[in-house]
Amino acid sequence: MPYRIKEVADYVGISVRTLHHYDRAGLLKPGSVTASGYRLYTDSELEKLQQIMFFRELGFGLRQIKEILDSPGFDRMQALAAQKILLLEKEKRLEAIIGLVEQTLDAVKGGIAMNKKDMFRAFDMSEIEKHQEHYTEETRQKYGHTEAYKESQKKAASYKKEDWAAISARGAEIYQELADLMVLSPADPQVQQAIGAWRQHITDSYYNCTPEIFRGLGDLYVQDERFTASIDKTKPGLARFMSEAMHLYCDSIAKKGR
Amino acid sequence: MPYRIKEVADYVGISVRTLHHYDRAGLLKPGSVTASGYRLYTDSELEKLQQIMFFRELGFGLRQIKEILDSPGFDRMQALAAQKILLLEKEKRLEAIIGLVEQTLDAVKGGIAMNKKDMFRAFDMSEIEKHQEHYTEETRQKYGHTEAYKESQKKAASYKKEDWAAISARGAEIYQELADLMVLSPADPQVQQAIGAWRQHITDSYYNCTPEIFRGLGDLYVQDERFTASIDKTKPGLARFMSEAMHLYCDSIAKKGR
DNA sequence: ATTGACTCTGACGTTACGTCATGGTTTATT
DNA sequence: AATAAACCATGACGTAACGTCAGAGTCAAT
Repeated sequence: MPYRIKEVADYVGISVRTLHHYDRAGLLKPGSVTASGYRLYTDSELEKLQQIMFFRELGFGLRQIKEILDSPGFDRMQALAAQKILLLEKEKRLEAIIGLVEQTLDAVKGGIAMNKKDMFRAFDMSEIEKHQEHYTEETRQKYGHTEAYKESQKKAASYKKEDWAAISARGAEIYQELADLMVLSPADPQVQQAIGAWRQHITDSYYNCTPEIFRGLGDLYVQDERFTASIDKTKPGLARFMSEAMHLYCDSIAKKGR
Repeated sequence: MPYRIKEVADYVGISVRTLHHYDRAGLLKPGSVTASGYRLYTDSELEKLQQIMFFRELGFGLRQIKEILDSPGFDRMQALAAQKILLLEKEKRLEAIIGLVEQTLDAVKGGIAMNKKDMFRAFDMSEIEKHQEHYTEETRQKYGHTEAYKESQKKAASYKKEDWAAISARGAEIYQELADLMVLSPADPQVQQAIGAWRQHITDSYYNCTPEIFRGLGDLYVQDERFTASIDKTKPGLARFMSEAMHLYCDSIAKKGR
């Protein structure tokens, strides 16, 4: 079941040296080591290695990748979603460059000079870098920000790997449900019920989410662009929609309480 | 009209240091230098810089790029065509990786494990590297190989830039014509006529292509994989088709001569 | 018992720049 | 005309992500 280093290297298409390097960098340590010092990798490490490959493909530095993967709230699904967006962004750039080559070919064929302004625009990376920065900053700042999040961090530390998958899957489920309900008013009973499920999910998975905290969280969704961007990935405008719905939800709880 | 180094850097989106680096590496020297040592670049250098950017985008090393650009028979049109092919190859790879991300996302969502064989296949670069190697090797070996080619090299040195464009355009034209005729037999009069045009083109543009040399060239097309690959870029199988047609062509000339 | 394929840990090399440091040059402004 | 602000030049060292030995131990099979 455990693979030796060359098996992994051949399998993945990288060098043994690279795995040594990742080990020393703390990016990917072998699952175990034999008495004689041989590194042994398991499927779990292969999975992590795949994540690393995705990030590397996107031009992330090993340092950054380590930081992201080591982040306590690292969510594989969310990472994959972000990676997909970034890869599509990269494809867009590539296509622009291909278009530029074709344009240049035509210009050379026709013996005419190209418009200097267009000659290099396609090489621009700022769009991709923006997305990269966004994602890194998001995972970096996601935790240790508010009181509630500190609490969540502690609770989160106790979860096993399998739990995380279930939790984030449930989260994505609710996001999607709410995204589908965006055609309705935030006050609509269906929406309010989904919001209730959202609060329950937070309480179950992270921390006791009181109405006060929940209201503050709603504010955060529109005030902190990191949250806005993250939530709007499911569907643009979802963050604002949820924020309003959460406020109405808290209002109605307050009313009932009196 | 001439640009100073920072103007170029800002325009292209690279650093001044990079231009310094390219200068020292002999990859891109400024068109002129002021008395005080300031580098001055003109549109011609911008054009070359664009070529460099294309190659760099494709993962070519600076050494390799220099070798290609300095090659006596460097043909911008051909280079652009090759670059386009390589970029499309790169896009194919990217799309495979995007597909992999989606597949992985589904697997994580469904809570199932992925097929290990598929987990890394998309990262494979060998296809791209093959193309890269091919192109470099092609430009490297294209000249100075056979007697005829040595002759061609001399003749070619006298051409002006504009001539080159016309020559390779005419070459591409004949290739395309022959590719379209591949449904016919190599012995078909139409094919034989196109082959005659091809020999004429070589004689006009490069060297006096005797039937003997022409026959040898036909052999080269299938024996030397660099030629095969180069020709088959227009259409797979074209090299073999041309080789056969060229032999028949030379046979019929020999018969006539008697 | 030995061969061949693998593994380990250094340690230096490489590519394509980044990042100062130091000092001269141009251009704009006063 | 002086002076600041922006620009340029040449070293020279730093860095990221490995590549490439070297020297020595390990393992599986013959």
